[in-house]
Amino acid sequence: MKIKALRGFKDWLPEDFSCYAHLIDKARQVLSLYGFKEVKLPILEKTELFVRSIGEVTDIVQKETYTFEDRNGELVTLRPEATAGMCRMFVEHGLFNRPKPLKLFTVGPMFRHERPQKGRLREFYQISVEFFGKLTPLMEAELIYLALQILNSPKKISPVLEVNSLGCADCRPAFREYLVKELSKVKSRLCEVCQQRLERNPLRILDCKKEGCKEVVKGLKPISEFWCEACRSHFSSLLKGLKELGVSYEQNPFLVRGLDYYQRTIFEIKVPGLGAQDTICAGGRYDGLVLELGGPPEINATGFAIGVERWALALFEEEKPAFLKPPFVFLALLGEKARLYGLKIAKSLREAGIPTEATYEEKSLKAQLKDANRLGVKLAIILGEDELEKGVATLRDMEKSMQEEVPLKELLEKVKSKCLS
RNA sequence: GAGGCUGUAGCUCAACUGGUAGAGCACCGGGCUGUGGCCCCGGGUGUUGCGGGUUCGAGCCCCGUCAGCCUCCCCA
Repeated sequence: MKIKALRGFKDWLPEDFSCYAHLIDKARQVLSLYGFKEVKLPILEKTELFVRSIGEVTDIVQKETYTFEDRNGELVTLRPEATAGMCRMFVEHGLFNRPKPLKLFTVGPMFRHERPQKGRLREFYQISVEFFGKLTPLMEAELIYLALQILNSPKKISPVLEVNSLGCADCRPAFREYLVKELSKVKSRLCEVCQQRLERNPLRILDCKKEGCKEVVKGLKPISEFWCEACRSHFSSLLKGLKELGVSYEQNPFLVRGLDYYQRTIFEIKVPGLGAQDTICAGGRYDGLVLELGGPPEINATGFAIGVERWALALFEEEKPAFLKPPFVFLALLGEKARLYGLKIAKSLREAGIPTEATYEEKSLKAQLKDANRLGVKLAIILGEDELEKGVATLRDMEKSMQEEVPLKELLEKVKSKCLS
């Protein structure tokens, strides 16, 4: 029986890898333009970190984490997202003492034990961007703009931005109370899942896709009516900022988040037509999280995460283009002496930064040129007994099908000049 | 976690009502022992996802299982 990859875990073959690497590279360029610094976080953390940050009663923590005891009997979890780890790092290393705002990001795999689907893997890559400090609504507007900039950097796509505010610790409880009160009256009209949510996580009912629940939700007062004065002006400043940046958005009063740590501004960026998993980026503000993890109370934070595989789906539909660059030179070597000499040529070409390929196999010239052709090189260097005796190499231009003899001493310079032109 | 659809070569797919697995591309070799792409010739590279069952006989039917996809759930 052949051993196969785990369910929901995917290999990245060279053509996949080059594509994802290209996207991440583009994202890094944009992020550095905005002053974000990259960090690396552990993939494995104490389970407690996610229970405290994401929330004990969230679906992610309750049924989607890879949690197990390590060899010392400690309960550990493969990170399902990066924000919790980022905040842990922020507090653990006293980064709150550094000049603020502090702009950080990280790229890497996340793990969630869900049922796999297109655009939903159990191991998937996120670009996770976080912003710590004393944050104004305009900073948030800029952060959202940054997310859109990244998404559009390799190629224009048509993302749809949805924004909402969840209110703060002062005003959200009133809304929650209202929800529970109103929805309890019509509990029987809600779906089974929502009836359970009513007790555990009532805000999520706003997000339910069932028609019956949607109907009920429509009759409710929107969260905006419960915002306190501070939340209200915060949100309107944010919208002003977005308008100033020329960002079009949809205000979705039913938008909520599955992670408990969010407060006030939240947003989601979707790409219609991707199927059920059409959210390629989501984020929001999580002011209380740093405090919850033992940091100082005055630190605000906001951020977002981009799902790299989903982003790629949005950009390239079905087929991912290959971003692999072909080598520039192929050495076709005939005879043992030539092959030995070829080692030196390849070495010096590569030292000069010229991508070079050679196989050192005992193969016919025909076969070697075939290899060269398949690799898509511009130049083939043919070296056999004849050339060695004359102290030259045959330099063949594979596109023009023209060739010339070049003295071995001038070979490197000649190839270099071809490489530049 | 729930329901559904699917699973044949590296890839895309074919094989009548059950009769013993084939085509294109790719790959390898040759035509051409020192000149690639085009062309021609040759090569099938397979535990029909896996395990059982029914049957004289299973790629096809049944059961289980694994995986992918779709919807739900959830979310990036």
